[in-house]
Amino acid sequence: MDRRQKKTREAIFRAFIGLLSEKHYNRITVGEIIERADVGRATFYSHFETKDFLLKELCEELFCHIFDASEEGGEKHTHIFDCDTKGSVFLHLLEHLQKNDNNILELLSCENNELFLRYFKEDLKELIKKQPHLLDGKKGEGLPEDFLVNHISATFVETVRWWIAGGMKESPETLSGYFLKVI
Amino acid sequence: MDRRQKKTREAIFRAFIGLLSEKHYNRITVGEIIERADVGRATFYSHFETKDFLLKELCEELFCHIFDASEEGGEKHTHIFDCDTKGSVFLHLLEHLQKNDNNILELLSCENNELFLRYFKEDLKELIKKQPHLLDGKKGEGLPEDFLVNHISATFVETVRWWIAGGMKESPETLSGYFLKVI
DNA sequence: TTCGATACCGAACGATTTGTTCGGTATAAT
DNA sequence: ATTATACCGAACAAATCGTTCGGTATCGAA
Repeated sequence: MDRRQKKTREAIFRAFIGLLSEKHYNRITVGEIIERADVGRATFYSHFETKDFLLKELCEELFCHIFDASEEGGEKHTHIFDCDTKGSVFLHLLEHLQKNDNNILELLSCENNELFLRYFKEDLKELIKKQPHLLDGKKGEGLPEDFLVNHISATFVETVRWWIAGGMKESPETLSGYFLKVI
Repeated sequence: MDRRQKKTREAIFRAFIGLLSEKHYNRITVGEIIERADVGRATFYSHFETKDFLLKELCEELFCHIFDASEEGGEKHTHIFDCDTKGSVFLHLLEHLQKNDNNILELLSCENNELFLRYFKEDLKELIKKQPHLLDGKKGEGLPEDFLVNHISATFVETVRWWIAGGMKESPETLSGYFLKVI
């Protein structure tokens, strides 16, 4: 990708993230974004069709990074999908969150967290679907599989939301424990 | 309240609900609302400071009605808080939803359901807090109470969301069963 | 280094939407 | 019947949106 495009794109993302942590999404204007990003109006619209698409692409970039973070630099730890213990996948995610990769915490804890948690949940669902053994404990109780997938991912998201709202006082291990207990 | 005020207020609510079921909240303009409600612009703003406040008041009215529905007409069934069996409170709520009081289903299943489910969850939390025995099963496991309250209300909301998204094929009894199993 | 391609700037534009104002009319409560 | 007030409707400035266009700067490839 052209170096100029990359710079512009990142400047817009940075500006947008900053604004999102300050005010509500609905009240953020394109004018504010381009001013803070120091980018021409036409340039913005050549990158993103609309503010909603900007948000969408930002989410994709952020969560794709979180969920794939383990893939790169293979020696640090095994890939997230290789974790075989039931809870370790989630513990892994929590640790990533705590490290605050890409300042994602700022977004998950700000006024606009609903926006991101929605995307987060969708990615989580995919993750859980790929790990059918996670549902083992609950199967055989007559619960539909998609109900369970939805329930587990929603519960994890809510656990994270609760964690962040409370100032993240608990360790990832403790929180993972809470999560597994209610699952 | 002045008869005129009441009419206007309800006309605005009706128009707003109709629009909410057709398009996304962010894309609804005050102009559309007052046109459909057949109400003057100044009139709208004398009733609601802003579109966001309109939404807020609508939610309060809807859920207040749902949560209090059992209170009126005492002979039909006992008050919701008097239900002593653990699940019956939720079964009760589900039945109310299925009866589609106030066309609330239209709103919970439309594109804007996030908006309403958020409010719904807040009211649910209050309900659950007032029924400490609901948490009995999970207590003593070292889980913080507010974590549990959040978890249970979130799970119920997600159960309802899943139900509606799937076309509400299950009976309230079945769904209540699902809910209780994962709790 | 050169050169064509393209990303950016920046100003301007019409079109929408917002929230407010104001004088006049209709309807309510007493 | 009278007073209060809710409503109308038109108009308003301000903000925002998404697009256009000619000129400039930067890029990548030859």
